[in-house]
Amino acid sequence: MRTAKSFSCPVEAVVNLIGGKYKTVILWHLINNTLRFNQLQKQIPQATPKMLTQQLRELEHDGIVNRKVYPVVPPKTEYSLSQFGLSLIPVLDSMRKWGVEYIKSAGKQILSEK
Amino acid sequence: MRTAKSFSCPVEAVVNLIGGKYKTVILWHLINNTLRFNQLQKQIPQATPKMLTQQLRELEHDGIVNRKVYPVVPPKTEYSLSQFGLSLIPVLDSMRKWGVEYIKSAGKQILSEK
DNA sequence: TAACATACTATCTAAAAAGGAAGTAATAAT
DNA sequence: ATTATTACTTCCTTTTTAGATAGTATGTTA
Repeated sequence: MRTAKSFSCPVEAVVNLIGGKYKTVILWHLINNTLRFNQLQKQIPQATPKMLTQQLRELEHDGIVNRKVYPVVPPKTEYSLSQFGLSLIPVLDSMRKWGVEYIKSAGKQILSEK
Repeated sequence: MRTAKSFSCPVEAVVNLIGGKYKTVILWHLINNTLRFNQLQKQIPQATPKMLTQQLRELEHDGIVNRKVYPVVPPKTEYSLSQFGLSLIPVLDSMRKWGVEYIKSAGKQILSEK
């Protein structure tokens, strides 16, 4: 797991760890679910396998997700939140709440735009 | 203010709006404070004026911060959170809480690394 | 023997984000 | 006339991030 850089402010730390393009979405899907690579791919089709692998590796490297490889053929790999990853749930949740409201009001706004 | 894209998941919306390198930090400093450009610069010295301006303009464009220009010489510009920006406080706050814990435990970790 | 499944990896290109250094505008004070 | 102040803007370069496409490994099944 990476050691912390010094941040000028605590919120920076979060952006640093989960600010990647697909990271929050990946984490979102892993709350309450252990998923295989191709299940994640189906849930997040806009991410290419390369991107998905890359983001997952970074999350793993940062100790946020667990990656469990089964030595079988065809391959089987399971991703889940680590203990540390679980600690991010409140953050993800407050983001979700805000996002839901935002999407709601953005919808209204589009309707009210003439 | 930008209209919402469609997001595959609500948390994405947040990252989209405040995922920029210095945005959360800027917002953090603007909670409870109206600040002038050079005050922000002093608080966030790692951001060049160009970056600071850019991020502030995006935040303004997204309706998150207010920018008030006084037509005086030398110039005076004040930045503050808008109503919409205020709605992000719970998110910023959960990030802060997590960040504080993270920094704490990262410190411990560094100590325990032999 | 060939095709299939799964989880990637590799390579190359393109686009986006960030960094650095210098410059501008307007007026007031010296 | 020169300098100072403040909030930028411009231009150019470098770095980072992302995308597209194709390929690999390995047993299992048809």
